[in-house]
Amino acid sequence: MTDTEENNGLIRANRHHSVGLPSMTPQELAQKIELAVRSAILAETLALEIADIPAEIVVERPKNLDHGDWATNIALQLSKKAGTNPRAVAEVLQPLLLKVLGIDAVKIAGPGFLNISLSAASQGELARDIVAKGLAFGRSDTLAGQTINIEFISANPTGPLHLGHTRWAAVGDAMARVLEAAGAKVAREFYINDRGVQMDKFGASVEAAALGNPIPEDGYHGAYILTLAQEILVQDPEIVNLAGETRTVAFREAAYKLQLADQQRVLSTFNTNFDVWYSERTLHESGAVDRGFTKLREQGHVYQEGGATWLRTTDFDDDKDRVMIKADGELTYFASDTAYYVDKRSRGFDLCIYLLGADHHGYVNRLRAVAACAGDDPEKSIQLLIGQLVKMMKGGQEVRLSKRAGNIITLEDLVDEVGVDAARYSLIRYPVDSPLLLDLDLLSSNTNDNPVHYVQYAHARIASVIRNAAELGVIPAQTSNWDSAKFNPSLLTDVREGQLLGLLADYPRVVATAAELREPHRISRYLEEVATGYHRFYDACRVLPHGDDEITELNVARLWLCAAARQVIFNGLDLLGVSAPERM
RNA sequence: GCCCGCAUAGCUCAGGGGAUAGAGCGUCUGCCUCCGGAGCAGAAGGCCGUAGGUUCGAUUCCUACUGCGGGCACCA
Repeated sequence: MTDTEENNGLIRANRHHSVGLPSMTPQELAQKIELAVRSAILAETLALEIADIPAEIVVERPKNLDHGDWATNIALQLSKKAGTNPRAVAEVLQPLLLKVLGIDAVKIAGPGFLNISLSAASQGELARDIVAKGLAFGRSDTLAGQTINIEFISANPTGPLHLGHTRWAAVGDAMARVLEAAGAKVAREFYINDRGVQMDKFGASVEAAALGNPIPEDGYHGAYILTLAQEILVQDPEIVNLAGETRTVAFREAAYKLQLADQQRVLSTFNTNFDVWYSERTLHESGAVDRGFTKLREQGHVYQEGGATWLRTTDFDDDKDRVMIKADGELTYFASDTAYYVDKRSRGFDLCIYLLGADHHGYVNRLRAVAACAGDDPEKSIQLLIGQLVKMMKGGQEVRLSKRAGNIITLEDLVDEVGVDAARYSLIRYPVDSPLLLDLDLLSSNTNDNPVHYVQYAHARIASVIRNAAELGVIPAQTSNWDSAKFNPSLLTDVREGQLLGLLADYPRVVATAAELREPHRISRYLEEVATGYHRFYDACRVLPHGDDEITELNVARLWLCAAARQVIFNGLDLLGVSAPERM
């Protein structure tokens, strides 16, 4: 505390140095604030009803260091209903909050913010909690009871996965992990478009390549087609002796199997694993399409016109009705989409999330309409997220060509350039609704302009400190063997220590918010802040004893803080599917 | 034409109605006899696209406009 703060009228309670204070997370602080408001209302020092208290009391990390550990705008929210100005409300709450054990100081600032500083002991207790909870720290039950299907990538099995797929591979998988961390039950699903004319063109292309014929104009021309053809010939040399249509189908099916297996292999190396691979063919073969039609007919939104069967999606905000069965009797792709949605719901999912590329934004209204036509509330049962394009830059030029696939860039091209961790991290780091330009020169560099290295480096640096501590005999190597009784959190009084603890305390809220908003990029941005917070702490606060110096309680307390920071970085990177190396 | 998204520092981008709008890069200045310098501290750099509206308060929400990207099917 500085003299300036004293002069500004800061009121400060007695310091609490004793060990054993309750920890004070922002959630707990919010509860204390609510209690203070309640008691003020009961004491009639605030002219309000209990019902006027907001459902959620906002407790935030102030941007400015001078504003204490936590800030709340509760006085600004209540002042109107209380018929007074915000500062007056704050003045009522200030002394009540000061009585709370663990709150060290409460300052009224600006238009009526309450800036709260915690005692070192109470704030430092958090390190003990984090170490004890381990991997569970940050997990919550905010989405408990929800069963969510998240469908992403869903590429045709007619070629390698490209950059757009790759964005979803990283973001979709991270989103699934984040939703699980918030307590939801999640299935990751990949819809295989293994039906229709694209498959036939694919088969014909591979067949032509195998026979040494020119590939059809409207076929697939990537180098991988020839590779597939050669593999098939090795597997089954007799295939060329088949005749006509039979041979084309045989090539198509063999190529399909190989290409799908390749997609699965590539995704697995990319740390993205699906619970369900759902084939469009099985959708038709299992009768799911008929069941879907039946469901929609029951709801009364199906009609015949011009020899075709239509779904009246205009009943629910679509631009035009959509054909399900064409006049020639063929099913449309849209028919599969409707059946697939109905099928997902019948498999018990409360919510179906679709991650789609920007070129599919026209699907949003019609798929929401499908949900409505099936009798569901689209607001609850379906959510469509649109992701913008990804481009790569190298040497100041856009990368357009791929060795494997001609003029599309593949997932493997990106991984070859920068590795799995950097690829995943950089794809997840940005909100999906803005176009993304990846600079490969930056991502493959080992400098701090490469965010994934910055975060991983912080983790490795902490791991190193703890290794060294174990070697010096300060503390056991495994945190599970640490003696909690020897941790005195009240010693963590440095500004940097308080800052770092405050950041760590925010982690559960960051995860819950990322889950609620379906925005995993918040995790990475947060981790970068934690890394900065750690580096600042490390720079200012010596953790280990020098040379032959005696081991102090402060050394031990700082190691607890290190372990807590390491745990949070580890947990956060885990949600992104990015490794947390012990050494780099 | 209609629909969706975007517009914030020289560049790439964060910012869920709150305080003096942030980070990295780039430019400039400092910090290693000591735990990982892949780090830290500091400086410079902004009518938050334009104009209205809602609000005690708008970069944030709404409307219009301008500019950029994407999309319109009895294709898959």
